[in-house]
Amino acid sequence: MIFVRLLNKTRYAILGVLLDGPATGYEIKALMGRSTVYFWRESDSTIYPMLKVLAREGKVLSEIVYVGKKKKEVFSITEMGQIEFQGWFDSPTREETPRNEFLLKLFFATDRIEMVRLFQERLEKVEKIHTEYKKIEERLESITDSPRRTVRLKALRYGLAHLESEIKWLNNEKDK
Amino acid sequence: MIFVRLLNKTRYAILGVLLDGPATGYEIKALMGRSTVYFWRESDSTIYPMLKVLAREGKVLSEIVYVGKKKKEVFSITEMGQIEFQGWFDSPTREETPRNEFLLKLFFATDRIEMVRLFQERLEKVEKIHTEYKKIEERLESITDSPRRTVRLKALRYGLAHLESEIKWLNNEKDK
DNA sequence: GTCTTCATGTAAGCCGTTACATGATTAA
DNA sequence: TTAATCATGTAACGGCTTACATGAAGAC
Repeated sequence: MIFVRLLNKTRYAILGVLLDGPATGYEIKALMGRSTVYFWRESDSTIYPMLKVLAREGKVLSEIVYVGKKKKEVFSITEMGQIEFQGWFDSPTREETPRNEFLLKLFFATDRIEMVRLFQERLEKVEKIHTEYKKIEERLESITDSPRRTVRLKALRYGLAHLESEIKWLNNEKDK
Repeated sequence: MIFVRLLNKTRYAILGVLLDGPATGYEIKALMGRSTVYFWRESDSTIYPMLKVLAREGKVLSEIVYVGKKKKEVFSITEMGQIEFQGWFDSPTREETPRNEFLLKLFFATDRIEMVRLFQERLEKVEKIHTEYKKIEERLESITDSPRRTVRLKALRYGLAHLESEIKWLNNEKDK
């Protein structure tokens, strides 16, 4: 019985971040925490072990750097790593298993009152995220030197368009 | 070290289905496969073991029924089961860990060509789902007797509004 | 001095998917 | 008679989260 699954995509998220330059595990974690976290969340403890695995596989290089007495392990992507990243990037995107608890509850709602309560709860959540996105947009707009600026802004606006359409729909329903 | 996690929501999906009446594991599976599957997918093998667990816990009652020589196990929800369901339904909805591979790729795109390819791929997928939804809508509209008809239609149209907004956005971007 | 941030992990254990298994009935 | 559908599961194993651990440097 052989399982060749490799569903774990943490590696691609890490390799993708390293495309922009060498970083420590901590820096990768921090970057994800303020950028990909809304559409791609990694748990705290996934980054470091995966970096070790990637190093063993030759997809990243590890270098120990001392800042004063403080030891850091800085990782950089290798050619092999770039090839693996590109292989993933170019392959068809597999959908995640859908698991939307809000819609599941909506499906089981029995009357308009329950529905409106669900809409209200959802609206509050979505508006919070929208506010966050707007802040990120401002930050991104003020940057002029990054080569990824345009594409990241586009990705962000894709998310914003979504959220705004949802907010409009929910507000409309709520007041009906 | 005590873990009180109970993140597994399969039980609520099952209890929710049983609210509409008794069913076998197979029927629950089939119903989910043609209704919740777009926003809540259960793997093949989750239903039966969970029904056994729920029976042990007294949340459902099991009854063996013979149809000719064929044996079936029909489950119905108990009062305890209804209380558990309601407890979940009324509690705040916890967001799933975001894992959107399409957005992750978009985040790592380097130029407009890559972006447009991703948009195109996404568009094809979303249009397929939209077609499916439209079929379900037709089916639902033709039913007049179900007490859940109105609420299920609303849930569906929430999804449709989403998809249509996304399709519009993607088409717009593609042609820019 | 103490709190926050930097920096890096391990272990336990639930979660979920895939592969594999079995057998009856019914439609073509 | 063969394929599809009904009907019900088990086993293996990778995936992922949460809790727990450690220690230095810098800010206040």
